[in-house]
Amino acid sequence: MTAPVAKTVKPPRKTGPRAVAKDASGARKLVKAAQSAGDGAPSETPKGPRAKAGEARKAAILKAALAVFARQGLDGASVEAIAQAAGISKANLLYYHPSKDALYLAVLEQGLALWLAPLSRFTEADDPAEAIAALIGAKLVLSRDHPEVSRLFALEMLRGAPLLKPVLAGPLKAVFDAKVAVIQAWVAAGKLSRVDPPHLIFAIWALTQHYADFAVQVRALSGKTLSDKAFMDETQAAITALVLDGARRR
Amino acid sequence: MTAPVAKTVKPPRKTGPRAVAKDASGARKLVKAAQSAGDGAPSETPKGPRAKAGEARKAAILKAALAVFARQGLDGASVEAIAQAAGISKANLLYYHPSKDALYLAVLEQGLALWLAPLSRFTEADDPAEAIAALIGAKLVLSRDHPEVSRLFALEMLRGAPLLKPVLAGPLKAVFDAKVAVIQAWVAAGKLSRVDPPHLIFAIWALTQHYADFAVQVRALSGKTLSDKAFMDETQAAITALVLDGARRR
DNA sequence: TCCATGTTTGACCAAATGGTCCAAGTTCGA
DNA sequence: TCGAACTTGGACCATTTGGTCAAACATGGA
Repeated sequence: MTAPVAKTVKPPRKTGPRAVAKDASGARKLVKAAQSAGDGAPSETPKGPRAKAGEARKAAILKAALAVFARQGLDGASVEAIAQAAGISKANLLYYHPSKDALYLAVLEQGLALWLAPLSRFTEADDPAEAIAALIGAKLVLSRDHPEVSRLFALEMLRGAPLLKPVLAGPLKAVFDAKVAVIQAWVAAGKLSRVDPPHLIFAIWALTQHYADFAVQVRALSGKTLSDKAFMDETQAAITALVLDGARRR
Repeated sequence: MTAPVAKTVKPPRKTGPRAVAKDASGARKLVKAAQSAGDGAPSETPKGPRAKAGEARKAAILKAALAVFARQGLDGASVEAIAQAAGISKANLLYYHPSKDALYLAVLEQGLALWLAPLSRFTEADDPAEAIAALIGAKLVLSRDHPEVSRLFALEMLRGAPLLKPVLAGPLKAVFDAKVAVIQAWVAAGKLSRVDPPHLIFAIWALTQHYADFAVQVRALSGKTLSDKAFMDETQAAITALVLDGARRR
């Protein structure tokens, strides 16, 4: 078990700014974060230099934490290791993020918008082939530029998504259903072959995320990484071609 | 760190049968296992009832370990938890498998053959469409019947494949290259469209494994699981159709 | 039947780890 | 300039956990 249960009622002595409640169901936080994922305005409160610096440090910690969590997993990562990666002491890290779990939640929350965004970008009015190609492109860019985010979510899925399940069942399902409808409409309008919409979406996710999540394997077998411009282009072309036209000779 | 380094030289007092050496590079073991993956004969030594029972118990432990490791990861799983899942005491588990790492290695080793098998099943002589469909089918069956194996390997990839890298670079790459050549030949012979062979293989892996690794998400969004016969068939059809013919209308 | 060999477990140990505390700096703003 | 509030980290604590050990318990074969 990660979080030891306090025998005695611990006095809420927390001093840190914005001590995140390690509420049993941080899941709720994630759902809210997902819902407001599109909103551009992050926060309106005017900040003094103190608060701003604090915010920056908090972000730096989050960045370090993402890197470590994405590689080692929640259990494999030690707070000490994350602190070290962030260049501060463990105690100091715990000053900004009240607990390892809270930190993990914050990291997840931070990646959520990025992770959910690409799907919400096409509508019935778009040209199917273009829209699909664009979705593939967007997800692939994400796999190249933020592979840790992809890995973190993959890790979370493999765990059974204890924290994410509500997000999946709520906000994500909403977008998903909407896009399924869009694809369905395309098919009905004869603009697309008789594909199965849900599976098409799964396919695009699987194909693109694979290059982040299984990067080691891709690298071991092909010798390349998405960071190689040529390989990136080649991959995007290959996936797009496959999804749009398949492998069978016409 | 998972394995505390013994300060004093610990006398090799191990009594358990077949104490697996927790050699720094258990990776070598995996490579050997992978190479002999095809061999049917498991072992020829005639066994007394004692040894046979031991073997059975060892296998039971492996099964329990697979289940736990695949969900919790190497670090998240406690030996105690695995022992409990296997219905024995921790000390007893450690009698059969000398250390957590050795157990993990054994689990990985056990899953390896299953994991590597499907790819090695097609040759240039086969009909491309049929061979590809068969590969998809085989991998999907694996995702349905042994999702834990898929998850375990996914977990390993996400960690950066510390143990598997040699397998990837060795035996797997060998098969991979061979199959790339086969696909290349098909393309050259005009039996297949101008696909990129490596990416086609990656695609098939990604598409099929997705349903095991991201099962929670698939379930949350579609409400179905591969265990549902109808969904299984539908999925297989969808993936096969996509890979062979794509989504674009002809 | 008897015991050598294999099996099982509770007790125990040391290291690692999440988290707390407090004393010693910093720094902003009045 | 001065102090109240914010930061920082070393020391410390309790729990978890991988692993050991010795003593009790089976059991198959002579």
